[in-house]
Amino acid sequence: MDDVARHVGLSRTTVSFVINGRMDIQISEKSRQRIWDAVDVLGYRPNTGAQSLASQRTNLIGLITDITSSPFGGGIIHGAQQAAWDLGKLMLIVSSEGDPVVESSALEMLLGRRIEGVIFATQSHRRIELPASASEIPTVLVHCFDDAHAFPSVLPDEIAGGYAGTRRLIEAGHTRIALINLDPGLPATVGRQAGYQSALAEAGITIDPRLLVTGHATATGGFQAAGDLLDLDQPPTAIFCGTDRMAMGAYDAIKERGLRIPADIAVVGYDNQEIIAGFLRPTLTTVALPFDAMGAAAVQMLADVDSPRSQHLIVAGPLIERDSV
Amino acid sequence: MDDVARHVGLSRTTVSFVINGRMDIQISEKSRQRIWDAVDVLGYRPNTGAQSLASQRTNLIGLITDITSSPFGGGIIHGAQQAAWDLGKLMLIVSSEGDPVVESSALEMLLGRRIEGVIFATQSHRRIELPASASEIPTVLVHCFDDAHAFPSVLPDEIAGGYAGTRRLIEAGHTRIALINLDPGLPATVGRQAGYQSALAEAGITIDPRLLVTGHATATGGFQAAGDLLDLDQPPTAIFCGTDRMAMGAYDAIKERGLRIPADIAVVGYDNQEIIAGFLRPTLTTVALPFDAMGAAAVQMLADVDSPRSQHLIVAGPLIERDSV
DNA sequence: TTGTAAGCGTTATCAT
DNA sequence: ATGATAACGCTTACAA
Repeated sequence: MDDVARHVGLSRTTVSFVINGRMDIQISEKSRQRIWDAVDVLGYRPNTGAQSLASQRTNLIGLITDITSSPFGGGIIHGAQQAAWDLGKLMLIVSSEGDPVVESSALEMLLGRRIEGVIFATQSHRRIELPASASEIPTVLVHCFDDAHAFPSVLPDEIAGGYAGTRRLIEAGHTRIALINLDPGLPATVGRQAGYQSALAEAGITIDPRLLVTGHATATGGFQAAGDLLDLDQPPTAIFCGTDRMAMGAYDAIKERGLRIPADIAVVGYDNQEIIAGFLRPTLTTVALPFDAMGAAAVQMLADVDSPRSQHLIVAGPLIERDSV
Repeated sequence: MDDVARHVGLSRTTVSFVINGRMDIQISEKSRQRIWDAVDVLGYRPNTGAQSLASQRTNLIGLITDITSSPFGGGIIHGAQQAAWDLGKLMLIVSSEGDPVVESSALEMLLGRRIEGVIFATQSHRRIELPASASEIPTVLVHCFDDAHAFPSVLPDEIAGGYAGTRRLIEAGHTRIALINLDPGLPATVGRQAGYQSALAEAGITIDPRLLVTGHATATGGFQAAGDLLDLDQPPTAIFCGTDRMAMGAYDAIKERGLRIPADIAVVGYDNQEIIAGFLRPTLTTVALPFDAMGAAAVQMLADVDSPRSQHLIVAGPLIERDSV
């Protein structure tokens, strides 16, 4: 910066003002131009680290997550990344593998870098143990929550998701709609079932408890659960699966019985794992988890720490319509 | 740091030496201990940015990639992340969406942060246009290459992959082995075919050109290509698919004809997309792309800039054995 | 409209 | 074995 100042015969201060675009300070158009030219000629590139040191603003946001390894919800990284970029901030991403020890030392390292806020994001909707240092800076949880619900969080609207999937099937004329839910007790399980029930209730359809089953979130789980449902004396005409993987298994059970999708039986999945949903035959109608939006929302919340709009944000995922209904 | 020094009644210099664990400087065990205690008591945390400014080492590595949005190869981020962490370095990740303009400004921003090296990584094995500034710092390409092959790169061993998949089928006793390859001209297509042919040649199996077809890298593409193959008067007894998605389609074509996997026909995929390969029924034997290893290797190459072991690294992916052979 | 000078929190070179 | 002191590259009162 000294070189630039010397090159144009002005002070470092003036150069700094011009480079930072401080329009509140009056500087002749001519000086501005000459400075930018010099910057160009000399190939000067401001040292962001030095700027941070002097200005006490690092424009750095930390993201500690267990999702880098998984095909699930890379969207969170993506959404957060984008939002941060738009705000002129950079994300420091550390993959914790879900290990609290790593999470703690990761945060320690990030605090050393003077991040201005941190996001903890998880692959599955679950409880998380936060390192003590988290209380030192603005923290937002994505797809997870702490014991005390003390930290701001961004969560998917499981109820709305359960409702949307069920509603779609009702609209298609189905009345015997089964739900193959995830393992009991999970927030996702509870929420989606509530949505399912409210959609049925709203449509005046009485709930047949035999149509409400649970299974493991795998293709095999879906295969078995769907098989059982189809072998009922009064089988369902539509199946809402807790995950796309389960739907994948359900497809097999259905095809094995010579039934056709969606003519004989409709299927809706959950997760919108494009790789499954988009390539199953027929393609799968499914409820998306709003990963991108959640990541972006988290960054926004950090940016708005001074004027927080809400402490706990619930984001609904859209129903992605394909060919299985 | 001044506070710590004052607290123990020593100079800032001494504190700095102790904190950086400089054993080349003689400092009494007693002083060391007192300093660490003071650090603890005062909750002192060194400012990494200030350290970087003074030491001229940022320990920052940039990663510019188009894969954050995709379920593909999040492994690159993961592997690179891990390797960097082990070296005490942090990754600055920017998602470029594959847009050269974004890539260029991303690099510009990262250079402002004084990264010590940059990695460009892509989702698919392809050519890439590098920003001019890339020549200013150590650069490594992962899963991609520049026109002039001027930059160090880490690439998957497509030939070994083609060989491994084919070899597995030969070992299972197959002699009529079809290859549904990707679109012609891609590096992956060329390499895998070479591997396929060399495995067959090695086993003394003459190559039947009718068994060598190409298709789009989708389930539909695989479905059609597999269908055509199965309708040949002398159909193959094994199919090696260019992607797991294609294998997914091939499964459908096979099942549609009442054939059983692997009893009647064996299938091998490529990519090891766990979400497909692990959950197809039967689970899919497939060649993995070594994303994790490639990401880690790239970081290693940057760390070894002074004593580069090799300019272009080829990493083989393992054959993941499941139940389709 | 521009310049002076005091930080920002470290490291590193010399002395002592 | 420890301490002054000058960088590192920038921002920002305050003066002029």
